[in-house]
Amino acid sequence: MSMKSEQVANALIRDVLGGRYLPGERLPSERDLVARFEANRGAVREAMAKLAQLGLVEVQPGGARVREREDASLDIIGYLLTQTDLPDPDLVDQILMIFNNMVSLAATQVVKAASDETINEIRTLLKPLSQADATINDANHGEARFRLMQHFMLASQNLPLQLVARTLFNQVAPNMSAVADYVTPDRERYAVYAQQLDDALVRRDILALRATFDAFIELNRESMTRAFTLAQQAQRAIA
Amino acid sequence: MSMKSEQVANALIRDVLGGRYLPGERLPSERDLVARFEANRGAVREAMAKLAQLGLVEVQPGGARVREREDASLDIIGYLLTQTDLPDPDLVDQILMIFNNMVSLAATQVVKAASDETINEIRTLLKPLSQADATINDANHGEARFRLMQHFMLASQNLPLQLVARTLFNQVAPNMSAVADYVTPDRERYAVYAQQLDDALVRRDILALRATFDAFIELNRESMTRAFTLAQQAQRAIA
DNA sequence: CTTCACACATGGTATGACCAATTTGATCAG
DNA sequence: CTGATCAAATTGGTCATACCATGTGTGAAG
Repeated sequence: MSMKSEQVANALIRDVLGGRYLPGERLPSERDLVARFEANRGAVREAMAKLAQLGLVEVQPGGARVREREDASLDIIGYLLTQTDLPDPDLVDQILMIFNNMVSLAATQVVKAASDETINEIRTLLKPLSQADATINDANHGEARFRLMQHFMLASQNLPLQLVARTLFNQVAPNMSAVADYVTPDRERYAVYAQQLDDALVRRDILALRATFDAFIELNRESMTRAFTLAQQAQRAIA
Repeated sequence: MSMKSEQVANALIRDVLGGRYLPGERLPSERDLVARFEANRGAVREAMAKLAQLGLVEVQPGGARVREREDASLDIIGYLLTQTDLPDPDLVDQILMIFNNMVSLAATQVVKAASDETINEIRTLLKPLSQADATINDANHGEARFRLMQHFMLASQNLPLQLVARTLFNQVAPNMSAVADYVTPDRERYAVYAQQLDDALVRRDILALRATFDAFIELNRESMTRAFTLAQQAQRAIA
């Protein structure tokens, strides 16, 4: 059971993102919302404060107005993904593209500046991915990839980079459970890239690293697209 | 004059980011904060809610605890920049690196998918930058670069990308006034890249585009590094 | 039709109270 | 002395009510 102010906030966020209140329009007054949600004005005010910080509304003495979608905070993405029962594949694709690019950036900085020790730590994480045979299952393969990316992020020593990546991840991850089951990584191709990545790390070759990462990203996208198709089919089978 | 809850929030954010309250520690109770800030508890609660949404604290019945820096929202960057009288150059550098990379990503998507008309619009914006002679002053040159990047972002049709870029920009921009005066763009080199960019756009050559953008980014970094050095010297001259 | 002043609605703040969950500290058993 | 246990104090979450300053809208005056 969550807090009342949270319930109110979520309902209002849903309304705004769903188009019930359009940009430029005025929201109902706090006192009206008190009546509608059967909550106290303090709770409603805290909810409105949350919407304001999300950049969804602009609240001033006289009334609260809905702002343009582009003025919103990055944190609305999570709510956008929960608007429908299955996350929007295009939106997920766009987010993953950015996320992977962040990891690629981190990797670039690691190759430029990290110590040999750090490089070797990462190479250790790379080993389980460079074996094409199915010594580990899909879940473990995914976890290995996650740990690899996470280590790149930490080793980059770049706080903004970490914040962007983590924010994006936190927005997407909780909403992907319905799709995650259908993700089946292509081990052989991952193994090839893992070996190329290892080679690029040893030689500290930035160009090779980025090229491999780009291919890595494309492979991730393919996996995700396939998983989405399967998830949608499963969804239809139920209905 | 700003709101009371806002003042309280800013003071608390400053305290947390400044290390007055360390991760894991407990914050003073809301009632104590009421006494310290001479505000009512509602205002203090709204301030605490803001800190909670920034990911700086975790508030539960029983008390509020400071969270780890890595758990914070992207929006803390703006506050980190205002902690000192002159923004941290390394932090700004890291942010700009991400920002420029976002624009580069947007440009890639534009080249992949945008209509010829959109491409031509961007080429129009590119023209004033491809002239090495000083027909426009520094401020206008900066504005032209800004409009170019903005157009790439809009044309990318990628909302998450826009949100990340805009968030980063909004965090940095208000804190760069002390440095902005010392930015002197190297028109000649910008002109070369602008022409290469134009060429890559016409041929829709993604690799050339990214290579040029990387050079572009490096040029931006050099400008900023130079500006920071000058700003620091000016600062010392005062003291 | 325009302009202006006034009443009304709205957000910002304040006070005080109660509940439920957590924390704290004293107490007790080993 | 140590650990577990339980009651009391503390704390966050909610509620009701009231007042103020500011913005809004409406109607009267020109």
